[in-house]
Parts: sequence; structure tokens; C-alpha cells
Amino acid sequence: MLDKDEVKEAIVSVARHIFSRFGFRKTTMDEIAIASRKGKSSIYYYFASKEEIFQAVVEKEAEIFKQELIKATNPNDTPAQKLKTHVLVRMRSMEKLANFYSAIKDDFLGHLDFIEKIRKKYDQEEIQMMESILVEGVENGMFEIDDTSLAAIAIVTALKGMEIPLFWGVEEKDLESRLDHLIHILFHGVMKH
Amino acid sequence: MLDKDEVKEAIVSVARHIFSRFGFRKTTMDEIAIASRKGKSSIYYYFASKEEIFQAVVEKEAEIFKQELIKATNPNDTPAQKLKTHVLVRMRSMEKLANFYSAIKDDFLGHLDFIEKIRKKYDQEEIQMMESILVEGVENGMFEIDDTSLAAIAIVTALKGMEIPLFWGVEEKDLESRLDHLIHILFHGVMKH
DNA sequence: ATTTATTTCGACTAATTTCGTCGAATAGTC
DNA sequence: GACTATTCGACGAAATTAGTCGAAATAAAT
Repeated sequence: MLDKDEVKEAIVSVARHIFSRFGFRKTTMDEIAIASRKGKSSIYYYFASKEEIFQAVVEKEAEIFKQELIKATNPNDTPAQKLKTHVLVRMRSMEKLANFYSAIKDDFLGHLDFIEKIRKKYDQEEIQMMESILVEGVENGMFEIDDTSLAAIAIVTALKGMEIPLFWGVEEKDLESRLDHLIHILFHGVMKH
Repeated sequence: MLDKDEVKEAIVSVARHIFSRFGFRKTTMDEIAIASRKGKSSIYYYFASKEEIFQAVVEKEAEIFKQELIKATNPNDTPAQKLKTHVLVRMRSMEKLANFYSAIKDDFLGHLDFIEKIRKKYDQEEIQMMESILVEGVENGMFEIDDTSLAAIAIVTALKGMEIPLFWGVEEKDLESRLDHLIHILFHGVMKH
């Protein structure tokens, strides 16, 4: 017999696909069921509601996002290299998510409070990652920062600011050059001279 | 005051955009209204129903398609050139429509009989265009065809067959080579030797 | 084999969404 | 001011959809 979790995984994967195309509101349970080759009631055997499926999808996206950041981190890199890699990988991963987020951006999702929770949790984790890079840089004398905690928050916040144009379809070239600028500014504002 | 037809045009244009993204079923009148910066009732002032808007969109697509074929026709070309141009322009225009058709392909549109009517009308017109090319070719001795009417139907039918892979996402390279083959076959089966 | 637990599904209902209507309000014209 | 053209909010009817329930089917356990 197939493991229950595997079935759930499969449903989430199918649902992610449909949510990416039609957003939350326009995606129906019947569509998810049919695409999963199941009856609608069978879907409810695994998930209590449409929101619960959506939550699983969002959590999976967030987890993949985090893993990509971790995977890209080479422990042997200098802190400066780590910082640059982090920024670049972050944007590349975000681009992959852009479809998904632009599909759901018109749905009113304010009533789904788990989204805010997930966002905060992963925010926190990314800030931790960033801070440990900064701390390492300070320790080996490469960076010069008074309050690494505040600096980490500031940098992550700045990076998040750069997501926004992704979802509103700003020209990519413009985006790349902005990214270069940001990296440049980060480095020359942060490197010991 | 703005002309009534201009407002209708604007609504059709907005609607085309939304239909392309969500298909017929998932597109709501409210969305069309909001995107047109109007109340929903105002839309009904110009169109009697959602179907009527959709019909206008389909007719516009068909008309643009036809105009592109006409525009691409250079009267000074040889019939052989005209035939080749027709085939190429047809596929290029079809590619532009592929989004629209793949968006609505999952909706059950069998109950909208005007679609069939429009299709038939433009079918007829394209066959006429094709036949006049063939006739011209026969008259100046370039082509050798017994029944140009039947031949025109056969060729247009073959071309329509090549639309299908467009909507199901076959590899483009494969498509291009198929197109080359078709043109090649058409010519060497049709040119007087 | 029989019982028990797991999984699927069709049919149904309640809640929501959406179409389309109507009458009133607003703006533009004579 | 009267008259027409246009917009809109509120509403009911119809359709769609989320979620339930019990029964059927399938697999596991005894």
C-alpha cells in the first residue's frame, strides 16, 4: 500500500501546479481531485480543507526556497563570497516563485493567517543565516559591523524589497543592474577598507 | 462623448486579455468590469451576456487572423511564393493565438454554436484565398492541378492539422521541420516538372 | 474465511459565487 | 429645465463549489 504521506505529497504537487496557474480562488477542489485521478471526497480524506492544501503548498515552496539557499552555501567560501552567493541564489529562487505569487496576488488572502506565520518563520531563519555570515566576516576581520543582528535584518529587508518588481513584471535587465548595485553597495559599505 | 463602439472595443480588448489567461468559465463579468474600470451593470449596457462578449472576442481574433493573411499577400509574388508565404504567415499567426486557445481548451464550449459558425465562415474564406492562389498558378502554367477547389480544401485541411500540436505544446523545432516538410511536399507534388 | 481497518467514491446539502436585472443616480445635450 | 445617454449599487435567481456522510471497495490482520 502506498504511504499516506506519499499520497499527500502527490496531491500537494498537483495542487501547486494548479494554484500556480489559477491562484487560490479560481482553483477548485474538483480540479485538484481530477488532476490527482481521485474523487473529490478522497482528497478530503487527506486534507481537511482547500486552505489546508494551500498551506501545505506554501510551506513546501518555503522549504524548497530555504534548502536552495542552504545548498548553495559553501562552508569554505569567504564571508564575502557567501554574502554574494546568498543574494544571487535568493533572486534566482525568487524568480522561480514569481509565477506562483503572481498567480495568487489577486486573491484576497488576508484571512489566511498561516501565511503570515510561515513568512515570519522563514524570515527569522533567513535573518539567522545572514547574521551568521556577517558574524563570521566580522570575526575574521573582513567585515566591520557594530550590530550584526540589526545589519542582518536591514540587509534581508533590502533583499525582500527587490522581490516586488519581480511580481509586477519590471524589465529584467533593469532588475539585474539594480541587483548589481545593491551587491556593490553592500560590499563597499561593509568591507573594511 | 466617447463613441459607443469605441467603448465596446475597449471592453472586448480587456476581456480578450482575461479570457486568454483564465479561459471562458473562470473569467467573471466582475473581473471584466473592474479591469474596464466600470461597474458590472455598465458592461451589460454594452453586451447582453458573457457569451456575447466572448463571441466578439473570437470574431476579433478571427478577423485579425484573416487580415494578417491578406496583409502578407503581395500581388506581385509568383503563386509559388504566395503559397509559401501563406503557409508561413498562417503558422506565425496561429502561434500568437495558441495562448488564447490553450486557455479555453478545457472549458466545455460545445453549447456555444456561434464558434462553429465563425470557424466555418473563415474556413470558407481561407479556402477561397488558397484556391485563387492555385488558380493563378495553374493559369500561368506554374501549377498542375485538376480540381483546384478540392486541392484548396485539401491543403487548408492539412494546414489546420498542423495547428493541433501548437496547443498541446509539442517541441517547436519538431514543428518547424514538419512545416518545412509540408511545404516541400506541397511544392514537389504541385509544381509542373 | 471472517473480521477489521484503510481508502475511495457518489450523492447530497449548505454556503458561496456569479450572472443578469431593475430602478435610481449622474452626467452630458438640446 | 427637459431629455437622453451612461453608470452604478443592490438585489434575486441560477449555477458552482466546499465540505459531509454513508456505503462500497480494497487491503490487512486474525
